[in-house]
Amino acid sequence: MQSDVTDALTSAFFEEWARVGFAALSLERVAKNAGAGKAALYRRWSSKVAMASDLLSKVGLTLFELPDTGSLEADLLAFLLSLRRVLRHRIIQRVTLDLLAEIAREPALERAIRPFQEARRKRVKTVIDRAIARGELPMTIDRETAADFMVSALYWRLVVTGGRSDRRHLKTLARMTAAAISAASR
Amino acid sequence: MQSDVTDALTSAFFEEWARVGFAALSLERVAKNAGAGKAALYRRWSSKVAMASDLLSKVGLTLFELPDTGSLEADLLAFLLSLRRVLRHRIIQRVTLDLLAEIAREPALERAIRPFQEARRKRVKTVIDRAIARGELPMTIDRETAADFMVSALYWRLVVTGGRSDRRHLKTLARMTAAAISAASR
DNA sequence: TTTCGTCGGAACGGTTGCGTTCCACCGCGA
DNA sequence: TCGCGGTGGAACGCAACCGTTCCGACGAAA
Repeated sequence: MQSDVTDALTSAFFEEWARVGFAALSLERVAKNAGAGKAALYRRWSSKVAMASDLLSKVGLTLFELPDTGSLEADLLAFLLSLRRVLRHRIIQRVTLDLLAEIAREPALERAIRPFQEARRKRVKTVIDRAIARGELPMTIDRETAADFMVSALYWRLVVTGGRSDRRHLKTLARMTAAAISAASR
Repeated sequence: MQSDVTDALTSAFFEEWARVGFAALSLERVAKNAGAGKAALYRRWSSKVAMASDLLSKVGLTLFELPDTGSLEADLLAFLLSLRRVLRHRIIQRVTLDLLAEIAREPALERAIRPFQEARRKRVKTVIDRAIARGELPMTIDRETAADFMVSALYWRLVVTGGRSDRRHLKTLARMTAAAISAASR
């Protein structure tokens, strides 16, 4: 099969997803907007959910490694910069919002994004473990809740409220998150 | 018009919304599940968006006043308890997720929930202002980002990840959030 | 040059929900 | 007792999209 057709269908799919939402997404329009026929689409994927699952699991969000900066706060800033790079994209914002709502009804989608969740979890865990190894954090820390803080504030600002995040905001965020995590021990 | 029919249609609407999502929501099914005819529904509302807007703006989320407890952390705990009461409901979780995605496409919905956003913002602002008045926080604090922290972690845990939040978690959250906010000044 | 697979495009029957209209029924106030 | 308005329910024509099938065109490999 011709890969340029596959690519056109792929990007049309996400454009359309961001525009009208997953439930209202029509494969007929996707094919049309890609300048392709429906046959070409159905030859590759059997249904909307199958197409979404396949594409989601293939999207190569190349995450750079986060080098050890020597302090929790600087590590957090690097992590937040990396997270912001992803969450700033308009299409990713829309698709993420839609995806979260859809996952509750379509378990196949959750399976498809599991690799991403695990990659994120691993990066989060790395930052915390480094801080513990440095002695900045006690081993008794509530890692789960600390992990929540590392993501939630930026997600809230960029995706939920649709707000902005400049470098100063990110620095404040890193400082506040470090303070919060330091208070997570019992 | 008979109010019991209106009530039946209202609760069927939200049930259906939580079950299939806003885009896939069919007014035909809503009427059927309410044990009503389509005519009764269309006599009250002219469309799906109109119905959602009207119902959302009428839902009486009676928020209790938050008494001054004497400290930022205790105020935060009271706020989080109040927020958890709302975010724990299954239907509210689903509808909220769906609503956030839909707002990007349907401005009328944003207008409908604006009163809630403002009520929440006011409560958040009150807690911070009290802490400033007490001298717990400097006046130079980044209120916007502090407000983000008050909501985002619990929202992330309960709504996004579908996790739980017991009393101990809430106490940890209050402690961490207080620490974060205290670090929000520049 | 022939062959073979994919291409874009059009059409198929079937399903679903839209918004509207009509119907017989029922309960309440005059 | 009558009349009227709201009721549940069925049906209407219309539009969109589903998943499938068929077509002639095109291009690369043999």
